[in-house]
Amino acid sequence: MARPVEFHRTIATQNALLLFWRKGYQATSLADLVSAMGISRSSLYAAYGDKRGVFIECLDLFAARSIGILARARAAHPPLAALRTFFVQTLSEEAGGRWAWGCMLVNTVLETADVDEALCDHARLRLGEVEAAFESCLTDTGCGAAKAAELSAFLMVVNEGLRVSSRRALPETAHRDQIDTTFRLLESALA
Amino acid sequence: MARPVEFHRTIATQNALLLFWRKGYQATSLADLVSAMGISRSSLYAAYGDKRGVFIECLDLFAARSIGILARARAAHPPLAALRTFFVQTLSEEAGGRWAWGCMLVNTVLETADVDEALCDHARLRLGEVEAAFESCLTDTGCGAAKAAELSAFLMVVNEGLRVSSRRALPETAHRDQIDTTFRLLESALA
DNA sequence: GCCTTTATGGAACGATCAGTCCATAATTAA
DNA sequence: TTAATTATGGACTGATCGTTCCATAAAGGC
Repeated sequence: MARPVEFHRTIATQNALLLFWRKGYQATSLADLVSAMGISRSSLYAAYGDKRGVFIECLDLFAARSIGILARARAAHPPLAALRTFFVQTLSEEAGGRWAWGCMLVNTVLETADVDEALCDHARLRLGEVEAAFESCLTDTGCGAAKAAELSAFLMVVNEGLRVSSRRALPETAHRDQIDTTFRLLESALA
Repeated sequence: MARPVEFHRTIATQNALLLFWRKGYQATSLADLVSAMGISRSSLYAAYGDKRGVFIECLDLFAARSIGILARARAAHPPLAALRTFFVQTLSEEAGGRWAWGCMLVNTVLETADVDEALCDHARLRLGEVEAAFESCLTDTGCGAAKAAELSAFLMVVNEGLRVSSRRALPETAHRDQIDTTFRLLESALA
């Protein structure tokens, strides 16, 4: 019927994600973007609408990926160990030094707050879904709904802090120590 | 000898700070900046060098302000209560809704990491000074140097998390609850 | 072969960016 | 008053931004 699309949308989106995650929305130019995605400007606008469209798809992909990592950890470990595994994996075992890029949702909330409320709200929504996954995990420890709600809010604060911390160029041991301290306090709160 | 400067540098810098703090570095245009500062482009370039020069002075002013707030709290309260006062003041009592702008140093670290390393390093340095102020405060509780080091690192993680959280448009009670949970856990770690 | 349809590469567009330049204003020293 | 010096407002500059447009390429149906 007509000429077929010559690129894989999923692969292109993943490549865009790597760039947006590291550089943020504003600092990523369209020239850099199409170069990283391996497609032309025309194809990008035909497939995603505009730069913002690509970015939103990357946000959703990042959120799904994060929740997926926690879900897999949960299938293999008890609730609290699963949470710890999630932090260790995303903060020290992420390939290619990506652990030092922080969390794309956190990065986006800070970059777009008071600048682009619609984009910020989208990132806020996805971050809320991650927090809900934390809460569901804590509920499974049998600590009670009220405590699970309180501690998941606290755990999300620590999560956000750890993502900021991962971009501070601290000594290698710092992040593992921070995770250890966090879970020591968390376990004492659950006991 | 010659025509005198017509603006107060300190006041102009403070006005620039309010804009950079809320919008970040990239999203603040020079047009917005000179308008907020109440000076002309020429005066800005003569007095600060360039946009980055204004920003760096704002970073330094913000850091000094933060450390000053903690120092005043410390003069009026015992160490742990002083830390709590610092969090409560900057996260709920800051005038004009500024508590919802987060921490300019944290905002800057995330915005400029992997984009402008020199600017990022400057923000990282100042953030380290705030962390040192935390540590000095914790040392005063008599908990021992090792524990003060560990807990100040943890407290900085929570601090960073709270600043992110403050930009998430959560219900009003959330931040106070997060502070309460934090200090409950911190007190149990010190006991 | 030809027609229709869609995808692609690249030129071009207007807007906006940070930064520069210059004529003029405002001041002091002589 | 005049000369010297610095501050200021505003026009201007070249670069870069996201986006659009168009000629051409690549496919299937006839």
